[in-house]
Order: sequence, then structure tokens, then C-alpha cells
Amino acid sequence: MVGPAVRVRFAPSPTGYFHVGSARTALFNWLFARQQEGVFILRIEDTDAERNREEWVEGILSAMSWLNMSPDEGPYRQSERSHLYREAVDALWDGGYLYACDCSRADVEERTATNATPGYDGHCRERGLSPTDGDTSRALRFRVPDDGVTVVRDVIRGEVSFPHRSLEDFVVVKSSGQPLFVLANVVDDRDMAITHVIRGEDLLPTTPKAVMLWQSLDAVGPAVPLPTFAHLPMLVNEQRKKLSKRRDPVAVESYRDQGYLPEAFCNYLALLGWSPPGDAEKVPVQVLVDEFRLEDVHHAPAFFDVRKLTHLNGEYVRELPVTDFVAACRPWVSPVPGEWVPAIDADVAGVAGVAGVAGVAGVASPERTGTGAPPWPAERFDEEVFEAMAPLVQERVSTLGEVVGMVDFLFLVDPDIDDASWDKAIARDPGSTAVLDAAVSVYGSVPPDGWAPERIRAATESVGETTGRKLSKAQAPIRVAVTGRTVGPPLFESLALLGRDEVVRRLEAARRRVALSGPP
RNA sequence: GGCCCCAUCGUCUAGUGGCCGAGGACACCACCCUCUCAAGGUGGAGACACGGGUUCGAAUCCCGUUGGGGCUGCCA
Repeated sequence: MVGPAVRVRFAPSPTGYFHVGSARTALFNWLFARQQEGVFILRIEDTDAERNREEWVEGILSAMSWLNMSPDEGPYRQSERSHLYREAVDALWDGGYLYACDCSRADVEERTATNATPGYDGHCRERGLSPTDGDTSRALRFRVPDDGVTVVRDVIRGEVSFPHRSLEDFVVVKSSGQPLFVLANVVDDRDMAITHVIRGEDLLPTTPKAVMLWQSLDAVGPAVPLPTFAHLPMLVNEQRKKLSKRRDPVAVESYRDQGYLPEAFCNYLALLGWSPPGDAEKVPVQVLVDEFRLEDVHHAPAFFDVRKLTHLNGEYVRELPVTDFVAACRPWVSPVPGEWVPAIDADVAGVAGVAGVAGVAGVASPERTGTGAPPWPAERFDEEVFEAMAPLVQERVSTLGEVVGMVDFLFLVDPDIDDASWDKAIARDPGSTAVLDAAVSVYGSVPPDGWAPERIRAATESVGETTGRKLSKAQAPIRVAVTGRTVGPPLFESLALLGRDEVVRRLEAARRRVALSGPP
């Protein structure tokens, strides 16, 4: 391979959580770096003082680590590199590329209100203001040439031209003395010898500014090759708007909490804006690395479809060896103190609606807000029982979070009976009491050491015979009485694991409840 | 408003001038399997935004229209 080693950077600004759009950008950078045997750099863009909470950086790091995309270099923090920006600004100032401006936003708006083209009007261009006014500094603007165009060469979009007339003299340093994003971005990309800038399409309009800054810096100091640009299509919601943190479920952490697997999540993300050769969409990460082509990235925005992600995740879940599945479920069913626990909280970036989509009605995870603790007392969790049930659950869930609602009846003292299920299978089924009675009697006559799935099936069939029902109809009231829901893992295995006496106890409890609430 | 980007089934996409009477996946519908629910299997419905060109031939190239989006901050 000839040419300079590939160096790419993922440069998020900390916001308190990891945005799925950021994750997609990071992934594409990471895939490209791995494929080119290049370097993947993490740079925290925290030039804005409001955005430099250390725990937010840790959040980014842990989310990236979960997705197996840890950086090769960094995190670098722009807040710790201000001397570099200062040097660049001084050079630019000395070269005559900048000028000081003391206009307030209100001033500019007042002057340009009636203009055809809003934006800064160049008011201070020729005023020759000093960069400081007494002991306060002034904002510094970049002098955009009046004529000509700046062409951005983009691997994905080709050449994009920006007439200088449409570009205002943009601010490069705030009046506080702090550098702005465009400046810091360019200075860092030069300093870090970035070869490819892969980022969201929303940054395309600022790219000509970056190019002009880059070329100006080349003129006042050592020249650095301009990186190749690649602007990825936006990720949008159903309204085709850029994903927003207010309304859309954008926090990667919340997907982890719900039990999506990192491999599945990355696989899905890779499908947004790009597709692997062939018909297969479920492709291992190594294939992603081998086949990914920046120039093949799609141009149009993509809708982040949780349903498709959920389906893909289900495929990954089912493919897990059972022991791995059991281990992966631990944080949800039997959290280990000190280790990571899912935070199930409806407020996490508005994911409340997602569980309903992902889960099956009646099986969707129960109300667990603000805590990742399972709904049963820790001491009632039985490792062996869970392991025995695991294969049956594994093929019925799409996310690990759904597991809780599938096995809770095994560990709860008296599982709540879902109202709709009770009505459907028992209250509004006139023959259900006969089934319950027969089940109590027939199950009670099964010797405890013969209490196994096949024997239970035979017993249930005989319940059906005495009550004139097919097996599928006979099992319904029993299932609801014992597990609390009309749907769940196979019944006979469930009853076997629960034990004969406990099953009979719950059947009798249900029978009493019917008697209490009067004849159906 | 200005600048810029974009446009194939509801969604994600394949398609780079003839292999396309447009392929796959999710979702949807039906059937099969079945102790519930899933999973799995089979089948079905479903798209080249519109109008002009170029060409023997266009989903693919060009222009326009329409529609959508992004940016337009001393945020990033």
C-alpha cells in the first residue's frame, strides 16, 4: 500500500449520552481505519465550555467500548489544546486573514434585517479594529474573498462548489478568546495528520470554511495535505427529520439497556447508508471491514428503523450458544453487584415507546422504571432453573430485556396475573373452572418423581378429554393461572420446572379467585 | 429568503445504458408447522416522484419541475 498511512478521527462533542448518529459515524470511520490498516482517533470537541464534563467523555468511551470500537489514539480533548489554536490564530492574524469585530448579534440583525441575504455584512472588515479593546478581547472573523468559489471534493458526493458570495465572514474566535469549532477542527486535523474526514452531511455547509482556513494556514506556515472528505447521509426519523434527542430514541446506552447485542447493533448501523455485496444483510464485522467502500455509501438520508434492528438482534440472539446466552442475560436476571446493570428508565432519551414495538403484547417487559433490578427477590433466582428454561426463551426473544417477562413466573412468589389474560382465558371462558378443577385433580395424582414435561403433557391431554377440549384450549386457563399470561415459553416445561405442588397451589389460588369474583 | 445536499416497494437497500416484465431484507397478509407465543417454511401484495431531452435502447446520462432534508450561532 502506497501513500501516507490512513488516519481518521471521530470527533463528537459531549452531550451526556451517545447518539446513534454518532455511533454510525464512528462505525464508518472505524471500518475504514481497520480496512486500510490505519489509525482510528477519538477527539473530544469540547471547545464550548458548557460541554466538557468528564463523565460525558467516559460515557462516550464506554459506549464505544461496548460497540468494540475503542480508539487507537485519544481521547484528545480540544479544551486541553488551546495553545495550538492560539498559535494558528496569531499566524492567521499576522497574515491578514482575520479581522476584529465588535458587532453584537443585535447590531448585525438590525443592519441586515432588510437585506436579501441575511448574515454578517462585513461591517468591521475595514475598520482596522485591534483584537483587544482595553483588557477585553474582540471576536475575530475570517475574511472570505469576495469572488471565486471553493470546491469541496467529497468521495461520496463528488465536487461541491460554494460561491464565496454566499459565505459570510465567519467568526473564528469568540470575544471570550475561545476558538470556535471550525478553527479548532481544522487546526487539529492538521496537527493530527488526518487523511480522511468522515462525518455527517450536516457538516457539509461548513466544509468550504474549513478548506479556506486550511489553505490560509498552508500559506502562513508549513503546508499540510488537505484530507479527503466523505459526508455521510443523515439518520432521520419517521418524519424524515434529523434524529432529535427530544423526540427520538437516540441514546445508544438505552439500546444496550434494552438488551441489544453490540454485534447486532453495529451490523444494523452499517446497513444505514451502505450495504454489503450480495443478498445477506446479517454479516459478521470482519466482512464489514473487508467489504466496506466509502465511495459506495448511499446519498440519501436513512430512517433508523427499530423494528428491523430488533429483528436482526433476534437473529444474533438465537445464534448464541446457550451458555453464552445465559451469561449475556445475567445483568437482567441476576445482576452481579459491582458489575454493569441495565438502567430501565422510560425517560432515557424517549425510548418508552420502543419496548412496545419490540416486545410481544403481554410479554413486553413489565413496569421497571428507574432501576435495572429484576422484579423478583434476588434470593429466589435459581440458576439451574433459568439455565433449563434458557433454550426455550432464547428462541422467543429479540432482545435480552424481554427475557425477564418470560421467566418471571418462575421466580416471583405470586406472579401478577395480567388482566387481559385473566379475562380472556378464565373470566370470559365459562368452561375454564372445570379445566382448573380437573387440572388440580389430575396433576395432583401425578407422582412427584414423575413430574416431567411428557407426563404433564399426557396429564393435560386427559384434562382436555374430561372437559371436552383440545389441548390448545385446555392449556390456556392453566397457563394463565400459573404464569399470569396467555403467552410464554412452552407450558409443560414451565410447569415441570416450577414443581407439581407449586403448580397445584397456583391453580387452586386461581380457582378461589374465580369463586370470589362470582360466576362468569 | 439564501446556499447546499437528496429522490427505486411503507422502511433499509441492490441496480453504474441492454442480464430489470426491477432483486433482497424489515414490516404487512395468507397458508404450513404447532400445547400458547415465537422461530422456521411456502406463497402474496407492494417502488424506479413528474416532465422534457440524449440514445437503437434509460431506474441508470443531461436539463427542468415538484417534493424532502441540511446549513444559515461569538453551538458542534
